Amino acid sequence: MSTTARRERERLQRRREILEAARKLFCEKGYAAATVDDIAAAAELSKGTVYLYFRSKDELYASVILEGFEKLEERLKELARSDLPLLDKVEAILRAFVDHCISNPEYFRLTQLFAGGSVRENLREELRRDIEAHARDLLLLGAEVVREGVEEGVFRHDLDPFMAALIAWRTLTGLLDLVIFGGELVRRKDLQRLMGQAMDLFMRGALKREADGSKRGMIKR
Amino acid sequence: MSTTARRERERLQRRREILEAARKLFCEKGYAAATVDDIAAAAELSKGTVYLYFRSKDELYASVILEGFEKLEERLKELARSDLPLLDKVEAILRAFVDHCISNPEYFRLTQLFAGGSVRENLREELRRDIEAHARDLLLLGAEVVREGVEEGVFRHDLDPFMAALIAWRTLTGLLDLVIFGGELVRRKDLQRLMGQAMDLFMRGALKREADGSKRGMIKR
Amino acid sequence: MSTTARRERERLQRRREILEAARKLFCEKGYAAATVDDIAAAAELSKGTVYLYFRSKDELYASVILEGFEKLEERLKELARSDLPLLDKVEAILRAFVDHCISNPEYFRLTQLFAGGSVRENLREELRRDIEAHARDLLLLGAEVVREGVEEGVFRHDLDPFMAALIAWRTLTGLLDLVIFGGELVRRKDLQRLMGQAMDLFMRGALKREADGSKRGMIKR
Amino acid sequence: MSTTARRERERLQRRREILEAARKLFCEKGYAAATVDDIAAAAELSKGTVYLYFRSKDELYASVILEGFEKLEERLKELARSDLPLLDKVEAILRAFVDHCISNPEYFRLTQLFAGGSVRENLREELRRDIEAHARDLLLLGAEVVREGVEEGVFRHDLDPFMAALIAWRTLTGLLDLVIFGGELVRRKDLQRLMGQAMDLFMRGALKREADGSKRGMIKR
DNA sequence: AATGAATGAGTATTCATTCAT
DNA sequence: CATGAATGAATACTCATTCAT
Repeated sequence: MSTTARRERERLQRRREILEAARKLFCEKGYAAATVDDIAAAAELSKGTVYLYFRSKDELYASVILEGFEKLEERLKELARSDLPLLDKVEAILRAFVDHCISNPEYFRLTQLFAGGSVRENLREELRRDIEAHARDLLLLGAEVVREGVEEGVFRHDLDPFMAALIAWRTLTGLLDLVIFGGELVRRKDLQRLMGQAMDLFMRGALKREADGSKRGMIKR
Repeated sequence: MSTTARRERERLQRRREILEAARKLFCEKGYAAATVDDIAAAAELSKGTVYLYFRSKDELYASVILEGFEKLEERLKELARSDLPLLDKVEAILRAFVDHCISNPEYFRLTQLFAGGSVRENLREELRRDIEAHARDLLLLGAEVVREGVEEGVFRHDLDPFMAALIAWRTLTGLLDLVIFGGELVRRKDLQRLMGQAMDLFMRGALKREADGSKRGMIKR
Repeated sequence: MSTTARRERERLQRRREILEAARKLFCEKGYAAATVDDIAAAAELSKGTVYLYFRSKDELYASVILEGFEKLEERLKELARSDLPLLDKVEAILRAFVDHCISNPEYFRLTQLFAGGSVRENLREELRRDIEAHARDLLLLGAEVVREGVEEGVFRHDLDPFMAALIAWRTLTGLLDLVIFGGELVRRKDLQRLMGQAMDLFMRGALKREADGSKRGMIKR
Repeated sequence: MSTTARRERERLQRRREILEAARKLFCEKGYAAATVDDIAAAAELSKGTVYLYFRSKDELYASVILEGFEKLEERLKELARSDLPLLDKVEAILRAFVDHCISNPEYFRLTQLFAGGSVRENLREELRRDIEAHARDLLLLGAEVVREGVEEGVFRHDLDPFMAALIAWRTLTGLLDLVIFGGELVRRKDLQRLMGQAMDLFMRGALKREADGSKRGMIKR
């Protein structure tokens, strides 16, 4: 029995090691440039072994992305469930998202590559759906919070919650991408101020007039 | 005399044909998947001829992107120089940008790929700088208009014009990318409304309080 | 256990097969004309496999040459260490060198090509040095024997041993090249007589006058 | 009339310009690496024009070599016809040959490449024969002088004149090649001494005993 | 389960040569 | 005569994937 259990543990451990190596290399060198050989070597395994755990390079790639989503989802769900005042909750979620992207630039990078990428097309239908489902879940979580805000009368009632979530999401990732990897347009040190302005702009644009005055300047930097 | 002129014309024509074929294929299949063979075939030329006009696949790719930038830049510069009332001008510019991306989804796609891409690294220094210079010019154009708005007292004076331009740019491209190529999160038919909401959110967030009332609802759809 | 050993043996065997095929083809068709495809086919392996054993075509080429040097070096070292009378030793070494070149015309040809070749420049520094070191070793071996002869008073004391070795080496290879591959200037059947004359001329030119008389005609044919 | 003459002159001039450019580039970069484009550019002509004067790259190459032979042949014939004392004549010829190679390293290099080369095989039969005929003529010239020496009793009567010429030729070219292009085995500054030793060795080896004493040290350096 | 040797299809790039103008 | 645009065959090298051990 314990043998079986150990086996299983080891198996998961191997899988994790491969994912770890893959994440690192995909980020450093991009999807195409990171070879399965590289990844196997980094995981200190043979190439054949990698194929024992993942059916293809694409699948390995997708799995790395999924892992990132899972971590983020957990964090955001907690905040969404919390009973913070709504505006604070929105702000907390936005901040948490930004923080997650900054602290896990590798996952972030990969997800961006996936979004804009040619990899997506080669992916097994099933996996693609899985990834997209995660993305949708996160968006719905955001949309739900906005809806609360509209219902509470904090946000303008002509705001489409889902669209608002989309807008916030893409604004933030777009900017992060620019700063984290974009090189010369924005300097790294301006990151915090830039993200602050972006969140501020979004919140101000979303707020109902009446609620506005008291909230002005809510998001600093 | 006319011989030389005709030669030159034909030469440009060929170049254009290749660019056209390349643009199409890069978009359809992505950078890596579109082979030089494909492009040559699509342009109804031999592969060698392609290399007569472009030094490498990367260079061809970069040239396609540059062409897109040039078209857009012209359009936006006109609007920026116009004497429309400022808010109308901002709106017009945002709209023109969105329209351009929608009407030239291929250029748009390519530019997005370039931004997040591994191609950039293999590019001749010169070409890369050229492309980045165009991107910067467009941003500065946007920043300049925002600055006007701040000076006229239309936009909040705590708004950093360059950052505001960045935010608008990345918000819009992020959303467009999602809709044009993203598949299933957003339906194509919601595109106009989504872009409208995004622009509206941005403008409202940027406006000074006093100017607000009279402008509410300015951007419809 | 035996598995590892067998693996290693097979690995070496493969390597040898490739080297063999490469040697044959490089000689038959020259460096440029022998394609990696050809070599792989001759070794009854896939092209990829060739690259599993050799990093590049150049490296494969260099390895073939090295193999030739190693065989020759061993043979000549033995003779140099032997306690034959000096003149006999010199003659034996010259003869052994000539014989080696004649029996391994392929290695000989390749080495000549390398010497005069553009391949050398593309070679990994390391390999190039390795080959040049072997060539130098062989020359020093020859020079050492000449030095002995000078010290023993058999050769003229104004003879620079290293230069003498160089002269003998280049004379013989030059002639061999001519006969083995040169076509029509010299007929193959005159080879032995030609080499005899060359060695004779060299020895006579090198001898001290006093030792001369008794040695006249030492090298026949 | 004069038109025709001018035409012809210009034609020859063009031809010469191309040969000049080709010689330079073939030497600098080797046969394969020097492209017809390069050569045309260096001659400030279009590629098509090169093909107007030479049927193929190989033919151009062969023509360059022939030109070198022609220059050398003239010089040596003069010496051979002169009425210098025989040993002086031999020495003068050897020296002239060495000098020619040193002063025209480019022709020399090319001829060596041709001798050991894969180019030879692709060459039009006719051209190859032409080149080989020139080489043979030069050798016969050398052999003739040696024969004179044998007849005069200066050289050993068991010396095969043709073989002796071959030996001298290949010895000298082999060493020159080594020094002029070989890099690290011999330093350039030792060239003169090395060539002196080689010629000395050859002459001493060839001399009849009686003539020897008086001639010892004849070739210095 | 793990290995790592073998595969071979796939691709960018070069260049001698031709030919219409 | 001269041009230079067009060709397309040729080739080195890569890498995801398979499979016998």
